[in-house]
Amino acid sequence: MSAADEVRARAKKQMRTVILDTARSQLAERGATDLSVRAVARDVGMASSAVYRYFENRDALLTALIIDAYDALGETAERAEDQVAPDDLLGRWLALTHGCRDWALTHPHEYALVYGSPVPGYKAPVDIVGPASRVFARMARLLGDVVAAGLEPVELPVRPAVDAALGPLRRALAPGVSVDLATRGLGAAVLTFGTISFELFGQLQGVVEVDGRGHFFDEQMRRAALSIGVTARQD
Amino acid sequence: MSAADEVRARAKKQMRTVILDTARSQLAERGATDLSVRAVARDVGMASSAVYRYFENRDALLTALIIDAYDALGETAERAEDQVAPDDLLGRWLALTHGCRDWALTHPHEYALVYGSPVPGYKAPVDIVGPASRVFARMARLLGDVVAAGLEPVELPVRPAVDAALGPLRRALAPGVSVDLATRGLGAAVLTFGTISFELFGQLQGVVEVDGRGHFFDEQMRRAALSIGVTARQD
DNA sequence: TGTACATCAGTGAACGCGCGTTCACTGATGTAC
DNA sequence: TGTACATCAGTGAACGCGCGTTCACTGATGTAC
Repeated sequence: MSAADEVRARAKKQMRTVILDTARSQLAERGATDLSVRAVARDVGMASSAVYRYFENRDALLTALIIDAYDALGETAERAEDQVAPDDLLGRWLALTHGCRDWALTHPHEYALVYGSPVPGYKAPVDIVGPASRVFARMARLLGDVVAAGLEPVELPVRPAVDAALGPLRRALAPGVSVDLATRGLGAAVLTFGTISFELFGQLQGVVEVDGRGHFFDEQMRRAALSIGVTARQD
Repeated sequence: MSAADEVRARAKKQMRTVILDTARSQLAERGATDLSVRAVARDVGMASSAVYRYFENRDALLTALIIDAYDALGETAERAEDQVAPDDLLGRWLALTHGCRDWALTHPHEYALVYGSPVPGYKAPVDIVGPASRVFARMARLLGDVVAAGLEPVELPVRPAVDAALGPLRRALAPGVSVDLATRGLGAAVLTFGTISFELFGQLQGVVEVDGRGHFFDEQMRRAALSIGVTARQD
């Protein structure tokens, strides 16, 4: 690869970034279904046909945005958790989940892109599995830490059919995490994103006061923590 | 109003129904964003301009579909709960929530229309509040029955900020329902629709085995029941 | 150092499409005298 | 009973729009001899 090729490669990468940034800001303003190659090209200041040098088609652009969104959400949440002392399990759980909510509130359309109804006519490729699971991986680690600290809640019995259904999940968890704790953990994850989606998609209208929704989320997350054995630091 | 006027009025109502049914089946096939007045008119077998005799514009059509969806979901769930003996609180809760899930699985696009990301460019009018709350009203009634039966779980403390935030919710609940129980109840509702959305929107892929998702939902609902004091019948 | 050639980012016109909505109209039916 | 008129559901052409994607091209830059 010649020096010139390297310059070209770098320029290509930068141009891709510019296009993606523009697309992202259009997404933020108009939502996923209104995202169009032509509009993005207009905003970038190039012919719409030129975009096809960088993305094969509209779907490829959407896929890149989805991966970006998962990554941005994951990174925000991870960074928030990393600010907390490792042995403060409750603090970590709250930081992680509030990190998700904060990002969702500041990036509602991007959140809807990944946790809302699937974009019609768009079929997600497999590349998104990695970025998609970043937050879940952190929750899984927390469950492992609960077990390591001997904090598991009293086990509820789980029927064999549920046990079997949770096979894939358990393979992603630390060996010591019981089916019961796995069930509790997934419930906590559902509650986390369910609460965020309820807030963002309008289901809390007339139910929870607008300026108290942060407190409401916090309360639900504290209760979820309780149910998975995540407790405040014992000094 | 003359006899002829009545005939006309009835015909108008029937035509509205035909258009809505056609729109609903297009929604089921293509999703909300792809719903177009022209396509509906084509399927009905009339000029696209004729649709405007029955609906002011595309948004009015969408609004009617949303109200229909809420109503259909509500009615299915209500009917399921009504099959169960009134004093069997757990049976009622499971029937109600499974009713929601069953309807969602058979009407995924309609479910997405009401519980997914908001349709871009569409602003929901106030008319939908009534139908939207049918399932929540049933859950609220169940909470009241829990209190009436003296089954409330041990109360967790709730901070004043959360108490204040839940004002609107509490005004819709029976007077005896505590803030704590209201918090638990709303958590259970979030878990219900959160689990359904996770399943429908692809978040359970690689986490819960496809044919075990009914059991997984059931397990989560039984645990939610436990947390709101809903118990099996005591014979 | 100079020249012919290859590479490739970006252009702009074009294709064919479907959309929401308007509008002047037709033709059937019912009403009033 | 017969005729002029009103009502109104439905038609079809038209407006103006934006879209995704293709394609032959231009013109700058870098490469090989």
